[in-house]
Amino acid sequence: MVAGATKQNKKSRTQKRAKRTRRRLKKAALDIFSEKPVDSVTVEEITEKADVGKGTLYRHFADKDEIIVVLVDDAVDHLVERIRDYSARPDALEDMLRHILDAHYRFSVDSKEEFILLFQGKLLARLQADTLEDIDEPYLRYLEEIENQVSTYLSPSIDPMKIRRLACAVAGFVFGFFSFAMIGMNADEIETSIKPLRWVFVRSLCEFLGR
Amino acid sequence: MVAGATKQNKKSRTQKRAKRTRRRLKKAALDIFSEKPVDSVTVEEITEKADVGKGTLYRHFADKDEIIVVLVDDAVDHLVERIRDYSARPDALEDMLRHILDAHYRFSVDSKEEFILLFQGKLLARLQADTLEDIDEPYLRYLEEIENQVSTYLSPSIDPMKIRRLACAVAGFVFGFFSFAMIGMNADEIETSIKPLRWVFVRSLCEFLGR
DNA sequence: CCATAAGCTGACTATATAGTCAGTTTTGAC
DNA sequence: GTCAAAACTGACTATATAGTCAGCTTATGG
Repeated sequence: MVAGATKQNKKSRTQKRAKRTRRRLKKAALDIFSEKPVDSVTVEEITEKADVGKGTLYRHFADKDEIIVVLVDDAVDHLVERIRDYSARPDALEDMLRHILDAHYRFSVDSKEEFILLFQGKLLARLQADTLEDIDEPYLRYLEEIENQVSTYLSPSIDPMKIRRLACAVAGFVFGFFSFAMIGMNADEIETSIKPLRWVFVRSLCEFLGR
Repeated sequence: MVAGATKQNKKSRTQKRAKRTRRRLKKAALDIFSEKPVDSVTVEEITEKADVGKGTLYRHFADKDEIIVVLVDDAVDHLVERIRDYSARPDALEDMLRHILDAHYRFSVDSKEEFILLFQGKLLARLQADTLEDIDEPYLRYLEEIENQVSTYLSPSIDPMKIRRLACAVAGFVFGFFSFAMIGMNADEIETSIKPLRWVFVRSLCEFLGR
């Protein structure tokens, strides 16, 4: 028992080492991907920033594309966690929509790199679906999360397409607004802009749903 | 006079030849840029599709980056033309906003390649501003066009930042919604989705402006 | 302590590709 | 028709970089 436990612990130390290396690679890749287009990033840039050998990257990932997919998947997980992160379930649909938009905003501030990568990844999902397997899936999962959160307030007989439209509108509004705001405003202006727009957007979404 | 006119005409034929070549290069580049990320496109892919020699591309453009900037500039020109394209100026702000959103939608359908390139270019404006000179400028021009069209309905004393927010919201909504819709809906679903959402979005924008 | 396994490394090779430029073709002037 | 100018060409070179793998370092088991 003791020997077995020791064996497990010791094996775990080797596994921990590998996991640490993998995390360093992912962190380095994410940092660089949020600063330049993913296609112009070289494997060497990633391994140099992670301070590991080039062969190490290929030990953990098939290639650069796999890192991208893995990081997009992680980022969607984190965003979905934010969307789900409410201690008490909001009573009204308006409150839930406001919470969802707030979650996005906080995510864009706290996890700026992932936010930008999600934006890049979604473009790649359109342009490179043939070479980036499964890049769509995290985004569909994300849209479904918004749908699931919203559905609980609606009649079970509501048209699923209408909910899909709403999810695309929410996601599109957040990512779309930020992408233009980044060009035409500074950070303070973006922050003070999002709240008034969010409020009227939430109201119009509720109206769209016929409430 | 006749000799001069003939000289001008003959010179014009050489210029026309060069212009045709330049147009072929731009068309080929646009087609490819709407199918794959611009950074993964090679000069050779462009010149092969244009059916011209590699040296010819360098005779017309400094490099691939210049083609991108030129095409983004052109696309913004075309979109701005669409926004301005009303025989009679809409009477109410709501009508103008609906017209602007409609112009975007028609642009996305009729000039799908330019629409996608604008989307890519805006991401590059964030990530590659250091290597892509002047990539911001067309997007600022585009935001200003929306602002100018809308300003005519508003009090001259209105906060310019409020109009900037509105422009970012309009631009962001259109590009953002489409980018997600492309993943989560088919073309028919997108088309039937845009109109109800447009209506509520217009209403929310008017509310945002305090009308 | 030793043998084996696992994680890691970076020099190296093969391939990709940007950009050049000597040469060809087309156009313009006389 | 000839010569010069302009537009164009694609083989070539220099550089970039993905991916490999023989070898090193660290970890594990007996």
